[in-house]
Amino acid sequence: MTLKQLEAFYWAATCASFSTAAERVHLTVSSLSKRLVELEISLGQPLFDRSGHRATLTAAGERLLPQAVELLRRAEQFRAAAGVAEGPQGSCRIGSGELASITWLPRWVTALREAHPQLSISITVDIGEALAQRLERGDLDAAVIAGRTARPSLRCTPLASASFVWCAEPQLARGLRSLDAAAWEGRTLVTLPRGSGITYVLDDWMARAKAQPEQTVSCNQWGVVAGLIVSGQGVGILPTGLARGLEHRGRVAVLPSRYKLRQLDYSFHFRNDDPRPLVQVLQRACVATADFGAEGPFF
Amino acid sequence: MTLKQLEAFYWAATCASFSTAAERVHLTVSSLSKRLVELEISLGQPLFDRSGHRATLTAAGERLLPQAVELLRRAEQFRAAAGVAEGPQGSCRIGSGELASITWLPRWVTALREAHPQLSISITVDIGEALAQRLERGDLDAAVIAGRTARPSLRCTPLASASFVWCAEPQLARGLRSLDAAAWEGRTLVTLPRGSGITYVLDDWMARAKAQPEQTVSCNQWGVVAGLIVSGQGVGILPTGLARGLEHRGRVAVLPSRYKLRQLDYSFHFRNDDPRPLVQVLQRACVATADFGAEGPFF
DNA sequence: CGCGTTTACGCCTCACGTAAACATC
DNA sequence: GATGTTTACGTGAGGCGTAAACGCG
Repeated sequence: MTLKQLEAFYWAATCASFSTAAERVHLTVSSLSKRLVELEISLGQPLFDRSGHRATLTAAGERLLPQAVELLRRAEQFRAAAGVAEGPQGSCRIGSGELASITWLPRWVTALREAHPQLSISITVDIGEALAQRLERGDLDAAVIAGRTARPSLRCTPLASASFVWCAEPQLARGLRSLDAAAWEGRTLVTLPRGSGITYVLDDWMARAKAQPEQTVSCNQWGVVAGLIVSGQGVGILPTGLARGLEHRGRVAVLPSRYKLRQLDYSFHFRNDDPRPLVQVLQRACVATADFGAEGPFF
Repeated sequence: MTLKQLEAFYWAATCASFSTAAERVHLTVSSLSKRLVELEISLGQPLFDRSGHRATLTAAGERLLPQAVELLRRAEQFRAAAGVAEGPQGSCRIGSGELASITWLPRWVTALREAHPQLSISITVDIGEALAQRLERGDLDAAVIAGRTARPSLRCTPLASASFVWCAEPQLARGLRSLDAAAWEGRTLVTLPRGSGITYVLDDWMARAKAQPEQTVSCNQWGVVAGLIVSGQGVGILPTGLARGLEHRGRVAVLPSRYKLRQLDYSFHFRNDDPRPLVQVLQRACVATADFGAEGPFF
């Protein structure tokens, strides 16, 4: 039994497939498979059930996984205690919601690269639900997602909050003193698709205002959403910073409402039991740079 | 960093020399040395100071050793949880005080061999102090020693108690109604050398009786002590079982005394932090068979 | 037939032991 | 010189990747 075998066990058990796990441990699928078989032989019993299309954990595997994680965690502690200057090398995969991606994601990446020049970084921008799923599958190492995950296999720590305001093209906003349920009659909502973090904010407002927009246009990019609002397609939510910038240039009007839009709390998400110091590194850089502030997007 | 390297680290750090440690991990000294260097390289700092004649732990090594032990312990727990039927193979070295060696040591060895036929066993019989020292140096895996060790690097669990009686050759005993301080005038004490467990019993009795034998004859074997007593050389302590047997055959007389001889509690001794399941195996067999009972020696 | 996993095989590194060298007491 | 540790070097096993085969959906 070796630590490498246990690492392979952990990733193979928690990733969507052996191929994903193989990437994590920098091995080919073939070698990973063999490494797992070696472990099973040394333990005297199978950890995976290979009868189906994809390998699943046996009862024994299920039972031993948390203990393997504990052991790997100890090993990392030991390495840390030895002061191993582990410049995490290789590649990491981070995910980000779109709003974060157009505000402070560049700062995150900059901090990360400054601290660890060896690290090659691959970024996935998507809506929160998709990112969470990719984290679970093992496709991502960490992600910035709005809200706090309910998935037991993931953990998160709070980062920063984004605030939003209702906006419309100035011409279209002229007839709107304040936004309420009645205002939606004949008007179109411009927003992001379901599953994105803004959904929480929107649902909350709609519930309190007892409103129901007749028509909806959605796009998974804030830039496009802003563009649609600016071009008078409808009324929509924009991040405060972005809205102020557009308002300053006379492109949109910010609409008051007796119902306040909730803040959206972003959190750093990562796998519950990921024993790699890499995760700490990612988190540190992320926490240090996360701030929606009042600023608009960098573009 | 591998588990094997950490094992090597543990043994090299806690044994008297690399050669002793090398035997423990079934390696040549040369290979052990290289394995340790590999670990030091992977940790980025030396664990041993080789400037002197013998390698000693550096400050870093001292600091990391307990953590390495903890890690190894976890690894063993994991193996155990996986139900690895580790028939401990190879050899083990056990130590035993002489009294245990002539009473139930054979039963211990029998139980051990029955449970683990693969195990080759090497036995060292010596006085307690010597055994404790050999345990510390890494020359022994476990030992049965009278009393409880004060050495912090060793641990022990109670086994069984031996009781003793004063004896003398019947002719010589005729003038002795009861043994007290006065009785020692002109008489010789026959006993085991200092450092053996019986020392505690003897010192205790002498202190309470305020006695001081004029002359002492000692030998490190109970059989010889008994022989000396039988041949009228002096008065001495014998294990109850042995004494009753000799009394039954009219070879000695048991001497009463108003001061009771203390029992001698034997304990199973082993290295504090030895992570090997072997130790548990040895202990189980030992506890199951340890019993001075009323029986005499097997010979 | 696609996807996920294992087997076959050649390659090369790594870890071992023997033997000699080195260092300390 | 005895003891303890490291270096040099030849050898063999183990772990890797490529490529092909297998098996389930």
